[in-house]
Amino acid sequence: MKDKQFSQRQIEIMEAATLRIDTFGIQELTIKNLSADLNLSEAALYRHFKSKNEILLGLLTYFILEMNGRLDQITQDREREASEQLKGIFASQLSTFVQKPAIVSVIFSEGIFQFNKELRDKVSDMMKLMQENIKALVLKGQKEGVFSKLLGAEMLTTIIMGSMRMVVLKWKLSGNQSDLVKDGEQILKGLLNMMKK
Amino acid sequence: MKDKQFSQRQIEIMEAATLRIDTFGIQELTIKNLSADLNLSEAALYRHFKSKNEILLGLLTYFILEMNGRLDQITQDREREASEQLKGIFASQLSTFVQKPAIVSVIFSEGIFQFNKELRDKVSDMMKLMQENIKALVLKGQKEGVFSKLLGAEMLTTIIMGSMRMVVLKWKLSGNQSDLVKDGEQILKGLLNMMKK
DNA sequence: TACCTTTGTAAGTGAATACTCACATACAAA
DNA sequence: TTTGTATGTGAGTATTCACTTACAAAGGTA
Repeated sequence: MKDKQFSQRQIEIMEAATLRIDTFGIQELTIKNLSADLNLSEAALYRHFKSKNEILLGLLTYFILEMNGRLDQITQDREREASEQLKGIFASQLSTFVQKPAIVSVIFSEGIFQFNKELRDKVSDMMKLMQENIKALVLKGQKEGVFSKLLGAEMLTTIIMGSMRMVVLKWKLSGNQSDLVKDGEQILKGLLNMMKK
Repeated sequence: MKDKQFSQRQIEIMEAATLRIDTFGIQELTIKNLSADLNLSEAALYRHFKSKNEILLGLLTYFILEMNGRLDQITQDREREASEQLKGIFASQLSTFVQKPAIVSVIFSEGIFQFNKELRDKVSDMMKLMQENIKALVLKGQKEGVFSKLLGAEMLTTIIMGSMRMVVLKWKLSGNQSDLVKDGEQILKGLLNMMKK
């Protein structure tokens, strides 16, 4: 991964963009609105990002970097049991979503970026990253004899990721009113129970 | 539900819109493009729909109506075992997706409609409809003693729906190359195994 | 014939979009 | 003092958007 370095101004801009997406939705993220939020001219934004897409791309890059760090920290602790690590991953991921709902709007808007290969790939990469981490833990759990081998790791991963995405979707549809972290915890606990050997 | 009646022209327009969304993404669904697809003037579209939103709304209404019919036929056969009915529902739903892949792009783009209340509600209604049907079957299975009561029906429903959505998402990401019906069947079979009492 | 309804079109509208351009200002290094 | 650079701006650009208006042809019905 490239060692992206963001200037202070760039970070300010990305934060304003995040706030705007949180508050009004991604369709309200326009150069005009964003520059007004920052008390800047529209042209000024182009001193810091060469396009609007670059702003969104920066946002995603920023999030992926941070997510990577969180995931690594959890998966590298090889002493912990696989199920505990899975719980850790989702607790960490879901509470990040609660703190920064904007990123969810971006991740779940893949359709919007259908036309932009860079953005689409970025989102797709993020999903793959998460998927690989989970699959590795499922395999580990099966090897340790904690998870049943009745279902293949691939299939279990699909079920786990699908269930978690569903919880996030429900949270979004509730207008971020439901308790995402708690709901996710419960579903995962249920899943792990079903997967027990 | 309102007894919507669509004219032949309206159906043609909705089908062209569906095809366009599937092929190029929703951002390429513009009045200009759509009318060109149909070899009509832009103004002509307004003879049949009073706004662009009405076209999308019509599309969803049309699909929901058809889906409702399919679901009812399966759920009304009370003799069948719950797990068989669940299999029936997904076999029916997924093979509809394979036959009309375009509709998937529309109903799976809930993020896209976040800015329009009517459209968002329509998609949300459709999900609720599916959810209620599944939950009823899960409850039935639990009552009949076929499914474990270890997890609540609500939670199991979330898991089932999430898993199936994930299978569809993977199918889409594969460029509709994977065998959606078969993959869905296998996942559901796995889930039902885990749910067995 | 006369009239109505349906379905169409050519030619617009204002508003919004991302982005550019020539030019200004502040400040620091040589 | 001179020069370079980073950061800003006002006033544009071209293009796209959903939608409207005025008018006409076709076909049925009186």
